[in-house]
Amino acid sequence: MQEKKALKEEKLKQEEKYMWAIVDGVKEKVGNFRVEPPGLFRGRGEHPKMGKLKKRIHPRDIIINIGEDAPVPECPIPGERWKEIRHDNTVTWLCYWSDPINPKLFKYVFLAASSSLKGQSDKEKYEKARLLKDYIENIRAAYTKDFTSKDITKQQIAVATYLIDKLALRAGNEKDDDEADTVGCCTLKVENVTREAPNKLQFNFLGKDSIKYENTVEVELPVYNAILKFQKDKGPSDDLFDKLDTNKLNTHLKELMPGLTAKVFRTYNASFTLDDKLAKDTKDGDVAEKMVVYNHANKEVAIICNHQRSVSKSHSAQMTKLNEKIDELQAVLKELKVDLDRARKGKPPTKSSDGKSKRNLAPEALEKKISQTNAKVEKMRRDMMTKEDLKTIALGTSKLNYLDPRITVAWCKRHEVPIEKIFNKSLIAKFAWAMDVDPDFRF
DNA sequence: CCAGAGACTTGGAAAAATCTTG
DNA sequence: CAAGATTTTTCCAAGTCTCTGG
Repeated sequence: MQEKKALKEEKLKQEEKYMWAIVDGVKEKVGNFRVEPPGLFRGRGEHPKMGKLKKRIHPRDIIINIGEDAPVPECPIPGERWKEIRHDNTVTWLCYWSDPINPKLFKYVFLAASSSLKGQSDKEKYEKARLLKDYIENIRAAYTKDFTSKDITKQQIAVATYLIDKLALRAGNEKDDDEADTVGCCTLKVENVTREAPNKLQFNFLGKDSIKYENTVEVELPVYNAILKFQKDKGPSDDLFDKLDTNKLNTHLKELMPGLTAKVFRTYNASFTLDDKLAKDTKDGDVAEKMVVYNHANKEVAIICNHQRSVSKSHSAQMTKLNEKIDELQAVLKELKVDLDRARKGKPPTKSSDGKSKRNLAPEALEKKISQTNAKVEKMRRDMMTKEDLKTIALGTSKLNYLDPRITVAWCKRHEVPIEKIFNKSLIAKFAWAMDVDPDFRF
């Protein structure tokens, strides 16, 4: 126990010198500063490079970015040296090296999420999403008009934008053959969308991280007809939007709003939904009740964004266990009721199942016990429902990446919910820039 | 335009830390 | 206080999007 703690402190001390960077005179936390150890590459889904050997990274692979007059960090491996030292103040990375699996890609060391640099860009991201509020009406009107455009490129842009707006789909960049075969909006294949007359579309594809997206939605008739047209005379594996790629789409979006790209819709959709749900569903009540409302809104966002997780290995065992516990409590309840009846008649309580005799309790005391046990059973039932309900839904991703923290902070202030109930320590650090928001803030 | 290089955000799984409970 | 459950952190893969040079 003691040794463990000492060991941990020793490790921390060793790493301390790698944990901070001075940026414009301010000491900022560094993100992950370790190179990845050699091993076998584990891609996700059907990755062509699965199991490939990932070779060791050496100092000679690493390019360092540091201030002109700052001392260059000492190379930790004797006899070796860094690949290159750069002084580029137009980028935020502290160093990078080539990805050993795909040399066209790079691995970077950046500042931590809690740094002011990341915080500032996070805030800008949400401000951009908020700006979309002012444009969304026109954007929707514009693409609705183009659902029937005779210019097929325009028509495809309109339908794609609609799907990104309505379903929070990702943009869908082109992928190489040496990557897992997944799609986003612009890369949807004919086979990923099935029409269900008269006006439903059934989506079925593998998205980012090869997570399955399955959703059937009712759409406007012109959209349905446009999809019909885009699918006509094509094979199942042909591109649905053959006149489109993310570049064309984003170029078009930028004409509608400065800085607008496809991913902004996801942020907008997520944050707008949270703000809206919280405003509509928050009632008077204690902190626990308000947290139920928050988590419910959070869940809705996670479903919109299709943030999934695999069911934990022990899930069904845990459910069984909880059920057994409830059964036990039910038995206890039954016995308490019998004893209550007897107590009211002045009789002594029954013997407990193991044969021991119980204390002689007043009816009032038994009543209290019964209501306590009832409450316990109710709580367990609720916990079980929530657990089952959330077994495949990941709430964390949206909290970390899509929900404007100012919505949460302001809501907490308005409803006297301590922020620590919603954000853990690292989220509070990451969202430091949002903590002093006005309680009246709305997304 | 267009492809490729580059830089940054987003993502789920697994490991580690912490909390709960019998 | 240990086992189990839950939460947090770490890990690193996989996206998005910009920029640049031809």
